[in-house]
Amino acid sequence: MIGRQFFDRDVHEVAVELIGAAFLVDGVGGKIVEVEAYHHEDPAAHGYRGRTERNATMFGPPGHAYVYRSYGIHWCVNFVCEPEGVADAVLIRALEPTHKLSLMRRRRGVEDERALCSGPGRLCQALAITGAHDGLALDLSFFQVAATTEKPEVVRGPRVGISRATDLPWRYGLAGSRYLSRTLRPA
DNA sequence: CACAGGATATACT
DNA sequence: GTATATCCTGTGA
Repeated sequence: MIGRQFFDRDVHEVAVELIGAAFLVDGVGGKIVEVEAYHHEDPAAHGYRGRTERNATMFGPPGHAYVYRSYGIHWCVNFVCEPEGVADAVLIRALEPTHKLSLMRRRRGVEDERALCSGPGRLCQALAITGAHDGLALDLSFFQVAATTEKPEVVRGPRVGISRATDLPWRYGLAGSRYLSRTLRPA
């Protein structure tokens, strides 16, 4: 179990170390295989133009979950990082399912293991993450984030689904994983 | 395999 | 009104 101090660092450092870490909500989840870093000076980041009602959590203390609605349909979850007050966060994009697969299949309505958590909206549905979790601390017993002992090989490339700052290679993935939301080509 | 289109909350023009 | 840190389904190459 990693504590709050894990997130008291630069978003890119945290992003790399999250690859291979376990992420469970109420005992359901898996191994993190894909994330994206969002920095406050980055035009594609929600916090870039200042605080709003929706992104207020990003401006709060590190080690908390920022959950927002995407395209009016899906939920997406971020981990807020240091420094506090500037809105730096890591978007969790994909997991390799390891815990309670049957429950995730029921929630997602699909059988294919690779479709359970391969995408930010998908993994929130599989782990039952909603706006109710926005602002919650990641060291509560409800959320479980545990770092790996091994040192996984991390690939870095351009981010997905944005039109601004597309040249920044701030998407991080576990090399060779079958559970990425889409193939990750090194930038 | 590669698209196009729909669902629809929130923020910006 | 238009765009978006998405996903699913349908069509066609």
